[in-house]
This record gives sequence, C-alpha cells and structure tokens, in this order.
Amino acid sequence: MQHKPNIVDIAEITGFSITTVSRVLNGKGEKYRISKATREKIKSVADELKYVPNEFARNLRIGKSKTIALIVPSLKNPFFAEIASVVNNEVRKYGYITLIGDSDDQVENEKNELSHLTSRSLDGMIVVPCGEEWDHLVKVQENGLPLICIDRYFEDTSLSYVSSDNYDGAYSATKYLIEQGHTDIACIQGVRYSMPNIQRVKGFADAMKNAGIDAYTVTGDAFTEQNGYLETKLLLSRGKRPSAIFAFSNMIAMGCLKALKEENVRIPEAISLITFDDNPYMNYIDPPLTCISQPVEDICKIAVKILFSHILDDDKKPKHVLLKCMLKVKESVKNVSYSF
Amino acid sequence: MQHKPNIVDIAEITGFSITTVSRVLNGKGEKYRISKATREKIKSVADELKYVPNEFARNLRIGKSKTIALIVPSLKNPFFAEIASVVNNEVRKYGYITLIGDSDDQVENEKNELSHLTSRSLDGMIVVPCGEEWDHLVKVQENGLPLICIDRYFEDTSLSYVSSDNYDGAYSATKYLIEQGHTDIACIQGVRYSMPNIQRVKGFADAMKNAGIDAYTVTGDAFTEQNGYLETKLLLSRGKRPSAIFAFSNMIAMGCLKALKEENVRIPEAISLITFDDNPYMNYIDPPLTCISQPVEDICKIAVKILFSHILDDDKKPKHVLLKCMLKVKESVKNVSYSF
DNA sequence: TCATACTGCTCAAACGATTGTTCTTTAATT
DNA sequence: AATTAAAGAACAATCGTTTGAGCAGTATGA
Repeated sequence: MQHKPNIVDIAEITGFSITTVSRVLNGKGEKYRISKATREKIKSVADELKYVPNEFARNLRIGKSKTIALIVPSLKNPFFAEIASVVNNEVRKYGYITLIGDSDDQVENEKNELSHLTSRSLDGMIVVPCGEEWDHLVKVQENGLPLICIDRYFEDTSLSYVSSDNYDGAYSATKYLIEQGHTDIACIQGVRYSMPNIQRVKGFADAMKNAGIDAYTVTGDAFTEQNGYLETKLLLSRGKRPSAIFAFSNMIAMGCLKALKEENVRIPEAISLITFDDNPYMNYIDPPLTCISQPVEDICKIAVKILFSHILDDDKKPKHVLLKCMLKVKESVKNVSYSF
Repeated sequence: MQHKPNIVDIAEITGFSITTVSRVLNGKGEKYRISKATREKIKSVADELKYVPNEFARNLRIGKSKTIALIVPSLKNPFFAEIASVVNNEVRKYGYITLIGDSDDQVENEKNELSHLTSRSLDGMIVVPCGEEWDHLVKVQENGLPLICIDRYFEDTSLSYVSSDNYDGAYSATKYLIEQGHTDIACIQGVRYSMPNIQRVKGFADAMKNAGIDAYTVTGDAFTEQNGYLETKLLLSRGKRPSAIFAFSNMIAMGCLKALKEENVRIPEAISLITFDDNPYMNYIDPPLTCISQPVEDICKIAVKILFSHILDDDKKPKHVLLKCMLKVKESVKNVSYSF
C-alpha cells in the first residue's frame, strides 16, 4: 500500500496550493472566494482519492479532538448498553466520536479511565458516576473539559446532570401498589448514597406515609442481581412476608425473580413485584413485569445536547434536568383490595 | 486554567533541550546516555506540572494511536453489547482504547464508520460485518490496518475471523429436538448470506437428513424481533403447525415469543422453542428457553489476542478460529416421543 | 489616469511531539 | 601530547492540517 492520500497529494495533483485545498475541503471555499471550478476540481480529486483528513493533524492544529468520552458502570447491563448506544449515535450526528470507558462499578476504575481518557484531549465527557465521590469529576471540569452526569448525579456541585425524576417514579410505583391494595411493601434498593437511590427511597417513603402507612421495609445495597436475590431470600424467610416487592432496578428484579422461582412463590398470586427500568425482555418474562420505565433515550439526547452547548456555544452554566418516568402496568402486580 | 504543560515548558524550566526531555519521558534516557541527574530532574518537573503528553502530536508523528475500533451492528442488542464490553476490557489491558461504531445493520453505515474511524489512525479493528460485502474490509486490511471479523465472517478471504462453530451448534440443537421426538421442525433464520446463518442452516439440514427427515422448513431473513414475529405468525397460520421452532438468534426468539403469546400458543405444551444465543434474561422468560449458548467471552478474548499479534508481533497470517457452542437445556422443549 | 476594491489564490508559521544526525566536552588510550 | 572513544545533550526536519497575512491581476469609480 502506498501512503494514505493527504491534502498535499491533492494539492499536487490539482495544482492548487495546500491552503486552497484545505479551505475547499473544509467548506470554506465560498468564504475565501475560491472559484466554483476550483472547488469542484478539488472535491472531485479528493473523492477519487478517497481522501480522509487526518484527524490527529487537524486536532493538533485546532486543539479540538471531536471526541467525547462516555464512562458507564458496565456495558453488560442492558440499561447502560442502551445509554451507550444512544449517546454514541447522537454524538455521531455532530461528527464526533465516542470513547467508551467501563468502570465496572468501581470508583478506582472510574478514576483510572478518567485520567486515561483525558490524555486524549477530549472535548467533553458524559459519566454515569459509580461512587459517592465527585471531586475527580469536578476537577476535570475545572480543567476546562465539559462534563455531564447522567442517571446518577450529585446535588450542590457545579456538575450538570440529566436523569429521571426518580422521586416521582418511585412515588407513582408505590402509589400504584397501594391503590392495588398493598400495604405491606418491601423495597430492595441499590447503592445507598447514589442520588437515584436516595430519591427513590424518598419517593417510596413519602408515598407510604401519605397513604398513612408507617411500616415498610427498605433493604439492600446494590443495583445487582445478587443483591436482589439475597434480599428476596431474606424477605421470604421473614415471619410475615410482604405482599409486594419494589425492586429498584432491572438487575435487582432479576435477582428477585430467581429467588421467588426457587422458593416457588408465584407472581403475582403470592407476591407482587414492580421494578424500575424497562427493556424488551420484560415483556416475555413470566409474568411480564409491571415497571417504571425511564426515558433513557430522552435522557441521553438531552445530555448530549447540553454537552454540546457547553462545547460549542461556550455556555458553561451547569444545567440540571430531571425527566418524568412512566408507569407501565403489566401483569406482576395483583389487586388485593378485596382479598382479606 | 492556563495552557496544558507541554514538553517545551519542561525543557525551558529544566534548561535542557526538547529532545532530551522527550527521550527521558519516553524512557529512552538510558539508551541515549542521559545522566541520571538530568533524568530525575526532568521527571520531577514533569510530575510537578502533571504533564500528560499530547496524544495527537505523538500520534501524528509516529503514526500509531494506541487505539482500535470495534464496529457492531447494534449496541442495543445484548449479544453485541456483551461483545463490546468484553472487547473493551481486553483491549484496555494492552493500554489501548476502543472506539465503538454502530452500523445499525446497514452496510452503508458500516462503510461510513469505517472511513470515519480510519481517519483516526487506528492500529487495529474488530468488526462484526453486517452485510455480504467484504471488499471494503479487505481494502482496509490491505492498507495496512489489521482487521478481524468476529461472529459474522467470510470464507476464502484474507480476513482473520473468530466465531462460533455455528454448524455444530445448529446440528446439536436440531439433534436434541429430534431426540425429544420432534420431526416437524421449522427454523427461522437470520440474514441469509451471513456465514453464521449459512452454517446454521447447514447444520440444521444435515441433522434432519441424518435422522432421515426430509421435510423441514427454513424461513425468515433477518436477525430481528420483527422477523421472528412475522415468521412465527405465518407458521402458526399454516395448515399443519410445526411441533418445534428453532430460532436463529435471541432477537428472533423474542419475536417468536411475542407471536406465540398473542396466539395463546403455550410453550412447550403446544409448541417447542429452541434458540441460538443465551443471556441472563433467558432464565426468567416464560418458560426458560433452551438455547445454544455461544462462547462470547472466549470469542472476544481470542479475537483481541489475534488482533494484537497482528499489531505488535507483525504476524500477518490470517487466522481462522471457530469455537464450540453449548446446548443449555431449560424448559422450552417438550419431549413428544410418546405423545401420539 | 490613478486610487480603490474585489477576485482568486498562495506563503509560511504554527500545533506538540519524535528522532536521525551532529556537536561539544570529557575521559581513556597510545 | 595527540588521537580516539564515549558521554551528554542539542539541531532541525518531520508528521498533516489550519489560518492570518499577503500578493498578483482585473474591474470599478471619480
């Protein structure tokens, strides 16, 4: 293979200067009054040679990399995979590319990825933080790199975030359970200090209190299948089983399903289950799970939009956006109003 | 924030030349006989300034980017999300990073991503090709960029690939169905010309023939839920329904489930279902789906290993690896041997 | 006829690193 | 003392683009 065609080759072939070629190829031909004939000739040669600009050279020169990074706790979790997919596609629309970092839910990894990725002169960053620390994120931002948190976030910091209205989501889910006659409800939570979790617990608790129910269980400590499994096992071994379980994530719900299945507890006959997060599989689970669906696509789109307003418009004001969730009623919650 | 410290700043502060600084920072101090005192001084200043080399300048100069790209049909498909996750993590171990491209299963997008990504001076590429064309892939390789296909691949080309032994997988699945007494089996295939599909059809057909069964159905044309749904609908509307369906992917299986549910056809009582691909959700579906599980993790690990042998060891020989699948018996296939 | 303005394009300096070559100084050898 | 070798460091070209400034040549207006 010869060398990749560059702007110099095109200049030599067309007989114009490098400057002219560069300007035409950057769509600045009009601006610099380069004749139409010239523009067309350069473009056609570029096409013919399948010229692709060397991003490194360009980036070196202009100091922008047209690259953003996305750090998620785990791509294996369909929830984050969807985030990655949407973010990736949205970012492409701006002509940027996405570097994906996987923190495996460890703050240490998150920090490593952060420093590894920032050496690539990123233009922006979207993070689903996995810990309760945000100093390293703020520092990145203070160094001039626009950064946005999605899903999980921190209040009272200068960091922008886009997330679901977790409080409202949890409140509606709980309200729905109560309307269906449930009073003995246990929720299995995720990582305790994480903002979505805090809000969900609050929404859950408020809904209970507002219904005049003071006794409820909040247990668990991770957004994992294992946590869901163990906590459900424990709940089932209690003297009085709750009539409904509220799982705070899809993974937790899977753990619940596993435990319930093992113990031969039928859903929703023996126990009702409602969960946060939706995904296509939910429809084919036995039974289809009633869930609180997060507007993942919108969250990502808005996050990307804000990120680019930070990058391109130099609008550095931190923005905080919460989007409403949707209750999707399926078949995993039983109406127990009249069954004493 | 001032400007990011660069090698020139360090040179000025320490009083040494740019060359010397560069050599020290690249660990070539010994080689160029730079005194220990000098080395230490330079390093300490670099530390103090938190110097991070500008990857673009370096890449521009040396033509390597410590970056590989992965192109998948869709991150939303858990099967590819897992691939992305594993590849990403493996690649990190080499100190490289991964750019992820999403072709949305359109060859045109694949080509675009390809040219877009190659402008970033990649060091290597892993692709799950989505079409029946490979010219653009071969061309990339001929341009000196190591490239490996995973999952989907092409024979008789110079491209390396790592994939499942789809023939064997389909053969075992079919054999299993036959052992369970099924003779009227329909399989719903994916993209026709794709190698996994071709091999699966062959495996399926051979197993049937070897069992002396000459009548069977092969239908469908995409690895999508919609295809699974439509084809199942059609199968159900036939005069004589098959006793078992073999779905060629997780997505197709979901479509089958949807259609079967709509038509109130119970699995496995009324019809048996077996599918390619496994994932955690499979266990909680009603009923848990018997499936052919692909060794995704191993496929990715081997692919990355081969890729880096191409990149680092300059071993350019194309390698072809097929890994065995595993039959996971769950509850979606009924033994109909004695039920006439 | 001479400024002036516009057209259409080119020069050359950056961007930040790497690296083959070269230079100077000191030490070792004859 | 003269020659050679080694040590320690610097020069300057280079990677492929972008871009402010500049330069001919032609057209316009007074």
